[in-house]
Amino acid sequence: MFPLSRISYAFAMADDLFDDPRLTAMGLLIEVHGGLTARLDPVLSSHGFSGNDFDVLIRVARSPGRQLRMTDLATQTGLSTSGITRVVDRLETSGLVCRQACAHDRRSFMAVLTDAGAGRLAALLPELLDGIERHFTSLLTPERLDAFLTVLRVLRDHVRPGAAAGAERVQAPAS
Amino acid sequence: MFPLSRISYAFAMADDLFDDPRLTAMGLLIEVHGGLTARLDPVLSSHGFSGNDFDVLIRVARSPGRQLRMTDLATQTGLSTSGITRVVDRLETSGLVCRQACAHDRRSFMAVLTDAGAGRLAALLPELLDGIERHFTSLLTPERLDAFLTVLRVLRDHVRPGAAAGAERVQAPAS
DNA sequence: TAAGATTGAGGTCTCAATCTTG
DNA sequence: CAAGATTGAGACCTCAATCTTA
Repeated sequence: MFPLSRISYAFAMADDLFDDPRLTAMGLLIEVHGGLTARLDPVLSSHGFSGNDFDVLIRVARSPGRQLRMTDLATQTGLSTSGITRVVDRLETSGLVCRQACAHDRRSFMAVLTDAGAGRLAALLPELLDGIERHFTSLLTPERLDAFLTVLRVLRDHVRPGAAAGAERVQAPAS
Repeated sequence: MFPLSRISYAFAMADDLFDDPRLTAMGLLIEVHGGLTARLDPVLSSHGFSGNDFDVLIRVARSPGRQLRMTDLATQTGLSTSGITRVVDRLETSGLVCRQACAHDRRSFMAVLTDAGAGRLAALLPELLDGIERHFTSLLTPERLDAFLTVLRVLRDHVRPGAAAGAERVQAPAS
């Protein structure tokens, strides 16, 4: 009932709350993501790219015909459509992608990878893959890495069910 | 030797490069992080916080004396010292932390959690913990979760060796 | 009316420069 | 001179509004 003891009591309760294992788990995931991207960002920026630049380029590069709708790009990357407009603006100014009107829907535009874009990606990738290997995959046994990736897929399928936006449309044109 | 066949050949080579399993692994980690934070952000913002706001508050709350140096806050969160200055500016304006001159080093300032800050954190946490559980920890068996967290710790210790900046100073004052 | 894309306004972060203290 | 913190300038992203097309 004394003020100090009430404060101590409140602090003890809060400590339990602030140290909850779920919070620790989430914090670990965030720290690993942040630490890993911090290691890889210098590789990207030494080639003149930001993380979002690379994300957009690699997703376009892996899409059928090396092209992807602006909207699908937004869904896949998690950026807003406005953000995608500006990223593609910069990449187009740099000559790494170009916009191409969509034949079937005149509202849509495709971001198309140029030869220059493919070249810049190819020039960057060996160094980036080496970085991923040194700071991530090589630190685990093949079995542990496999189990880790399996869990990541479970989580991704839950939190991002539409991760493949723009791909299934090509696989199954339906109409 | 015909132009078209050279193009196809170059594309086939690039496909292998663009689909490298290391890239897929890193992409999975990024997608899970992005998807999970996208699920939790609405919880934070409904309480008036950004991800960085919460990160700063929870780190201060878990530190001895509920206070942490600006520089250590920057190291722990991965933000620049400039960024920390501005986050703490906003939190101080909102009355959730306050700056306190450091007794032993007049260059330093401590960010101290206020009672109001602790209260706002405590009010937010149940909902946040529930979100983490629903979108992350409850999706895995205890064994799988354990193995997953073990791997995350391995990766964190590699990419962020100084993750506990500001804590060991208190643990071992040395001088 | 809804969907796709873009634009303007506003917020947050980083980099470089600056000031103070060790 | 180095470390800690802050400030101004610039880059990037989001939200809301707008325009065009389905």
